Amino acid sequence: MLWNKNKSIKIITTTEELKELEAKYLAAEYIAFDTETTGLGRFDEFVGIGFALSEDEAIYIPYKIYDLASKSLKYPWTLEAIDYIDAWIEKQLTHKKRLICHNASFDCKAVDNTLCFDPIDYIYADTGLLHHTVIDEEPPHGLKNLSIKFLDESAANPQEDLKESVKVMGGIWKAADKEFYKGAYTILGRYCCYDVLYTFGLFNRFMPRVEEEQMQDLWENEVMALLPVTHELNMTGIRIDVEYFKQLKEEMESNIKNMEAIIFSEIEEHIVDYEVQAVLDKYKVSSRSSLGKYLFSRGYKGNEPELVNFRDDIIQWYKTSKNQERVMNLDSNKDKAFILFDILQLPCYENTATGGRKVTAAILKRLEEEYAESSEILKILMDRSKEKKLLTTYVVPFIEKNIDGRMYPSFNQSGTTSGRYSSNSPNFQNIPARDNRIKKGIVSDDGYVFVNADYSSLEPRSFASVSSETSIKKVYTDGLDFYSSVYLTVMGDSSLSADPEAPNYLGLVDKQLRQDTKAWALGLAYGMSEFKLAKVLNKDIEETKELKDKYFKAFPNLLKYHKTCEASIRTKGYVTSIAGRRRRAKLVPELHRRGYDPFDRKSVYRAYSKGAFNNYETNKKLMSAVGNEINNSYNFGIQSLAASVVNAAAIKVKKLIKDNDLDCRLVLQVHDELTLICKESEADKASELLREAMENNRITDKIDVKMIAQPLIAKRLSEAK
DNA sequence: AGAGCTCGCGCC
DNA sequence: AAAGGGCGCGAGCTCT
Repeated sequence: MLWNKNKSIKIITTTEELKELEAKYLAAEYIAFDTETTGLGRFDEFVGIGFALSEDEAIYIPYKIYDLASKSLKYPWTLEAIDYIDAWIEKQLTHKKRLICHNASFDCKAVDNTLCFDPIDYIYADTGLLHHTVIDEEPPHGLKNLSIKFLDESAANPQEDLKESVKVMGGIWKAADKEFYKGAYTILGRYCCYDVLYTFGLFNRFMPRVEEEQMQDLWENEVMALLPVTHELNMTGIRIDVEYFKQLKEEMESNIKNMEAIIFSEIEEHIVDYEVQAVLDKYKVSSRSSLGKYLFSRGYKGNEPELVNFRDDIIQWYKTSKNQERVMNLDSNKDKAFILFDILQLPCYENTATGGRKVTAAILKRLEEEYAESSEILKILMDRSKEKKLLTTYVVPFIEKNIDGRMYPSFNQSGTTSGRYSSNSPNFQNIPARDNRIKKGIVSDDGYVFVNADYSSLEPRSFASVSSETSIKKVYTDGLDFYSSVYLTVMGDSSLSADPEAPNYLGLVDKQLRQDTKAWALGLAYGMSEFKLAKVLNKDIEETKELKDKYFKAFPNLLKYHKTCEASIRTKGYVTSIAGRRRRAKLVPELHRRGYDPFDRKSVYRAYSKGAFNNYETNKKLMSAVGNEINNSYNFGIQSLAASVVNAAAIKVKKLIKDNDLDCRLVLQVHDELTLICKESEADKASELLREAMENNRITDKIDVKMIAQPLIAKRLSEAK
């Protein structure tokens, strides 16, 4: 409990106490704050708020208190007191750009929901983003984890106390659902005070690193500049056509039902024994269970092995049982494997890591091609899975979780190692692109339209820049096709052209060859092995080895880039993108420090066999982890650069919208795509600004390959691409 | 029941 | 012997 010494925490009970502290808090160069809320949702309010002046001194203002008798939240204040407190909080949170917060978007949202002002522009530093940027890009970035790691081994204790209190008050405390606000206000307040103290503590540890590591530009101009964008994405939400989705739900359920009927009619006669066994697994055969009672009435003596004689009785019971449902579960890979390999007698080519018989779309596809007599059922199995996944991931949650016809996906700025956003609840970044049914139901508000633009070939263009290969950059100055050009350059083939307009264009002359090139044009740059390549191209390993050699001979600067990445993780322990973002490696630098060569398999094996890395169960796992780090280092400079391009575009477009006083907000980001919603009459202007921001910004200025984006205007997301 | 895992698959 | 990268999520499954 060392860290806890000399900490001053105070639960405010009178406005006089606040009055006394006002000047002191206003005078502070930085203050940390944290809210305790009724939940994690878009419209949840805070029940209390904590402030810290330093990592030693904090206060908590209980704003509302959970009353056990009435099971509701109540103000412990007079109306005058509430006015005073509201004003006090607003003064502190909008005084200067000096606020420190852990996951600021969340707390600013709670403040806005409760007090109708949003302090996001006053955030000086977000300690979660600080950790992600200057300490370690790998999660967890949560306050509790970081506090334990960097400040106080007992940082989990205040939460343990709170947990007890919440339970005593009859509140829920589960992994994904914790009713913090039901805890006694003194305990909740103490917990909150510790959180703000920890936040300040992390700030004190992390902030100096920005300068020490010379990451000011990335920190100020990308990470913190992006925070208001993140917040706007999280606050705005997006309208959905609920009636459309209700109809789609009916349609999909009917589709699924029909597909299942066909599948079961094909296999019905073969699954009886399987289902009997499943019934026995699922329902107990005891003298008191209904299955047991039935079987005993049919003469069963209670000896397990003789159950086999009661096969028909079990079927009979099951057919008349109230619980009757299909035991064969088409969502289960185990059951799917049973259908494919036991009933249909198809060959099993591959196993899962845990020894199960692997069933994937690719395997189904291969079997479909090779076994015509089973092709119908295989196709239906695939289609059913897709339909079910879409139904349960989007359609049902859209219907059940929309708030007044809107969804509020959450965007996480520290969700990836590369600086991309991640999205969840639900994930708006993996809505099907080809099957347009989901996007069709995502609509703009009345009088507003979507303005949507994605980059043309963002990642290949980033790759072209990072590779320093003139032949690849040429693709984007001469309007060539990327894959055709890579193929022809690697093969040294000058008889064909990469120009889509030319009569001897590769994509025209040999479409398949161009298609195959997609498998390796970027893959090899990201460290793909000959082995994997042989597998995807269905070629022998010698042939793919030759291809790989040719590839790096044709692109010597790319090879140099790989060598630079390797040297960087070996000696510095990280790679850096053009935008200044870092990805740290752990194993490679450690091997190097201990005198092993991380790029020599034998040397890594020696390290393993000497017991230096016995936290890895096998040498294979160690090798795989080292290989992963190396490949990550190749990929990072490209993917992360692309991420920074989009981040810079989002920052710039938000500024342009403000400067031009448009009624327009950012609603979605999907890695190479930005979506605005704007007043219909201003859509042309917004398009112009979006294009400008995407094509010319802080990061594109640093790249010698032109970036292209073409905005589209539409009322439904499906029409905006 | 709940937590945490694997698997498979959607997007970039 | 065998490693392209970055995600989130639903469902099954296993352990508790």
